[in-house]
Amino acid sequence: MSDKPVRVRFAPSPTGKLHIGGARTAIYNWAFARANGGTFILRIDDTDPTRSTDENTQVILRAMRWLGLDWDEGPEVGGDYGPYFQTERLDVYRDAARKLVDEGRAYYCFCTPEKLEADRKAAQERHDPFQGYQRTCRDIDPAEAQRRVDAGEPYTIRIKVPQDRGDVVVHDAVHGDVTFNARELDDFIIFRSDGTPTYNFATVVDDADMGITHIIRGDDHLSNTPRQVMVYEALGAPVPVFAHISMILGADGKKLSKRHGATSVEEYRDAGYLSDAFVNYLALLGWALDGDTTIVPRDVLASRFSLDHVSKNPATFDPEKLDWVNGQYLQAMDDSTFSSEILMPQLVAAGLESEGTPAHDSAWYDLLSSLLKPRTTLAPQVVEKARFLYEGDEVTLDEKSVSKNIAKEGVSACLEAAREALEAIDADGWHAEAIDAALEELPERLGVGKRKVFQAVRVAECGNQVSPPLGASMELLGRDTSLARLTRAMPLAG
RNA sequence: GUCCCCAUCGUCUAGCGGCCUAGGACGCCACCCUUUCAAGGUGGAUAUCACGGGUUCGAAUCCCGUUGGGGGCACCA
Repeated sequence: MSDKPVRVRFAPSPTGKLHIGGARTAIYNWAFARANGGTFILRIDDTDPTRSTDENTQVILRAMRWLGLDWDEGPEVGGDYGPYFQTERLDVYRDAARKLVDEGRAYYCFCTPEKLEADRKAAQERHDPFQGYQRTCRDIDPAEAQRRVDAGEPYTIRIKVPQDRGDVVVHDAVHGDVTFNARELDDFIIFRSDGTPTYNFATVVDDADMGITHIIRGDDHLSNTPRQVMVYEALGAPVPVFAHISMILGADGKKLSKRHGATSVEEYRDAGYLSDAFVNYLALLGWALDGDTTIVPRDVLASRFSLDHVSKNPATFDPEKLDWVNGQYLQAMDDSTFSSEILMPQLVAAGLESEGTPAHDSAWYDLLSSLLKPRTTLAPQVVEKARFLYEGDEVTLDEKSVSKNIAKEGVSACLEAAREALEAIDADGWHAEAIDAALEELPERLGVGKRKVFQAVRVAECGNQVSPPLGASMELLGRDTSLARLTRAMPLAG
């Protein structure tokens, strides 16, 4: 490994939203930089003008911020190695390519796409194991080539892979040394005839220029790496350490795509996942702190992440485990945090509360939070669980719950007794403990099962046989509403 | 076709030659707690470590091969 200060980069191309796979790559880069006191750079690889958009760039930046992956250099923060958009660096590539041509490490190629296609077919037909570029223009005299360029003939620029290069060894922090034979590498195009650089050239020029020491990226680039090594060598730049991480698969073992549901980071944000939980889950998809830890907070990730615990296997994305991790982070919040960051925004979004003017005092929301928190794995779930508190005297009664718990023989007497017991509590004493205490003695007094009494009251109060704890729910409803709901349910009782 | 990568419970993984009759987590089941649902606690089922050969006193761990997945071989990134 390099002893230079670590500099890593995440270089998405703005041809779409930030996907789960890209997000994990970004997380690993960020965590690696943080854990090594290095620099995390964000670069936008927008050399494909037809598919790149400013809007996508904005979406990616927003997703990065939501993930909490702060970059030290890049868009909006600047840095000494800018610009950080490839489209603003065209001169850099042009100069680099020209230098390579001048040094004889690259050359002009005048082959038409049609000729290349024909060559490829011919190679295929004669079962030539080498089906790449046939090096037609490699030996054109440089002066002659320059003349044709000056005359306006269309050309591309190709890298000149040294004939005697032998094995190209890629040093990969997760795969170890991976050896390729340079003879399998063709003289690939580094500059297109339209005057724009190709990906394999532009990234290397940038990575060399920006002093990137470690390249952490998707597995799909591993086969491209020896090509890129050729460019580093031609440029006379040090070759960085690579770390190729595996892909993320859907439940069917196929590469994650739209068919598997949400794939972009913003969809998860909008669904109500916590940034911390999402980052935690993704970090663990292909990396482990040790054999036991499943909750790895951001700061631990930023101090303990290391490349040698990155898995080589492709990982299947498991939404259920994500939900569990999210629930863990929710449980770890204190009630007032849960109240202000989860509960309130959701209630406002659902139209049950209005922004800035809460219907109750903060103690009320804290109590509600303490009830809902353990029952929540995903923020929006609080809405349906809290809805019954916002329906006044006319709570919506679930039909099945009524028929199973209220429309039964003897329930009438239960509700009657409950009302009586509760009426004895005055407004000042209307608290969960008192309510529970009042209800607690009823079953024995009436000679019926606890379940019968409590479930009947529950349905009357909450509208459903499944609800948060009864006493506390009634405290939240208040004395008047609680009694009114009880009265209202009585005609339904058997 | 060719080159490269990968292979431990359903899933994410621990494991870097003896501690492994393979550990943890999600999910699943049961029990405890309990007025419902959760949360929490306890316990359980699920892996012939893809297969076949080696190397070794000893292999999930090293080597070779096979099979199965994946990726590259573009004037895409």
